[in-house]
Amino acid sequence: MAKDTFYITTPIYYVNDVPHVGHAYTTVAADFIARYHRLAGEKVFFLTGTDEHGQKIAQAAEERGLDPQTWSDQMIPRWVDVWDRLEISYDDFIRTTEERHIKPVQALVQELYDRGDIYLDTYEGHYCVACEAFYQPSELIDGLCPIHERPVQVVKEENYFFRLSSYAERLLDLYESRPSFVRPEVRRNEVMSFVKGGLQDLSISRTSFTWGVPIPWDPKHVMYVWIDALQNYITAAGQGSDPGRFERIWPADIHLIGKDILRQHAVIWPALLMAAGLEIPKTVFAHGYLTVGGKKMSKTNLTGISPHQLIDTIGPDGYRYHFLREGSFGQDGSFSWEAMVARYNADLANDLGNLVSRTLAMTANYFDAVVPAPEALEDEETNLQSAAAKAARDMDQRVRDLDPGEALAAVFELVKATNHYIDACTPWKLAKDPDQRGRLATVLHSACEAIRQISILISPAMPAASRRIRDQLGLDQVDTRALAESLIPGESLVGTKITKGASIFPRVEAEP
RNA sequence: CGCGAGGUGGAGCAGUCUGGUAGCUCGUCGGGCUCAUAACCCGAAGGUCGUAGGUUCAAAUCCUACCCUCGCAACCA
Repeated sequence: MAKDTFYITTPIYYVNDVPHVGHAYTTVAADFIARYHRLAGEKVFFLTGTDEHGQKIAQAAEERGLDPQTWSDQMIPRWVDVWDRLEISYDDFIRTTEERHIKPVQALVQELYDRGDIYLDTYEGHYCVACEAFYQPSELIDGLCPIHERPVQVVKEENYFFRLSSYAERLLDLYESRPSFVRPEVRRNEVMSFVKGGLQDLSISRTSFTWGVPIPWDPKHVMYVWIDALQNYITAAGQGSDPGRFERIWPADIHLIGKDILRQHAVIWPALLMAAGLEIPKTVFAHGYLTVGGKKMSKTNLTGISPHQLIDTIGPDGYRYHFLREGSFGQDGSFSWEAMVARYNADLANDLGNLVSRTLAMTANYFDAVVPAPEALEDEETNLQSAAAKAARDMDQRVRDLDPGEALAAVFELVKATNHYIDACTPWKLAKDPDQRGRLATVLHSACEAIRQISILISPAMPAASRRIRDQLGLDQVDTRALAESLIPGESLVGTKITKGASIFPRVEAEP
């Protein structure tokens, strides 16, 4: 059985805290790409989930007098609620505390141990009790903890190590021979120079706490969270439990991540897979950060705003649109409330929402709310149809190039072209002349047809708006038939009864 | 000399690899239209592309130095 499924993942999120805008940024982008591929008729497996092991989780739980599992269980709804509100269409949601994850992870690590890729050694580090963290000697200030300015303890701990260093050559070969393994290019360069700088073996176990996956042959050790967490991508795909399914899904087409976890995904992860004799994912794409006032989002500024607050103001589709459209996906982009509202009003309320509104209003007024049949097509109609075909082509290319912003820009070229078309054809004037009845029918039909095509193209980005527009046009919902097929006017609008409902995108005047 | 990213009209960005009219969105100004969500359409102004040198017939784009901003500095996702 060969691979036949487009497989895209988000990171699994650490449940020591609630989701913030940055998490939703990654997840919305992944959802957009997944939805587009489904629209194009491909089989898709879209995975997200949560990372529930590690010391931080244990601490977060302990502070509230809970055991880690109970704490994690309580956190899950906080995440799922946001994803539901944003209509994240994940096919599976994996939790690293699930049996289906833990068993294969232990089996794989055992296998690496048996092969000699994992060995026991002593780790010695400078530990600050106040920080509960280790420091490199170079980080210490006069031998003191840089934060607390207190003496650090030299702690010795027996750890299991993964022979990461022995994979350096093969990793470099991978980056060289498959330039698209790490994207965008700046990140690839970063990773390559990091690996060229030399790799140390990786400590993969802890004995200082117990909240983790036990090392099977030495259960007083638990796994370093990343060793456990990264494997979610294969355990959810059936590795170690459903070989047939695994073959159809793996390797992943895209691991979508934030640039903060690039090394784990571009260095540790492929090395682990090599050690396990499994295939390497096709692309690890690290997007940039959202910045506020030029600075990385943090607890002190934006993280205080939960996705819910933004969704309350501009709706799930407005939210999705904004983060997909604004900025360059591979690079950092700034977030501001003002820019978000301005973008929403300009693109969604004024351009698209109003386009639907004016077109349906005229159809209602001039043709009793029934889409008329077109008569002779003139240059304007031909041009509009070309614009639609071009929008679909450009969007396809740009989604596959992992550029959601430009993909949406392509769709909004069609929105703009349709507004332009209506202005050029002046249907409100045609309506006053009974001799122009046929021409008026052609114009309104063509405008409705363009909106129908737009409703398909925006559906990966704004599924709810797509549904509302199609409701108003009297059409069924977008199904998963091939995109090219949907764009051809196969689903005829002629004779459908339109319903001018509420505004698709009401203008937002509110201040934060 | 730790590593990396970035400094482009009022704001946010593209363009830099493969030198050759500096592009997009918002904002501003002017005009058009009145079907529509004070929306739509057309046009205009506005930038010595961080600074200083260099290479070149030609540099935002290549080279050198410097200034400024931000992120990361490896067992803590």
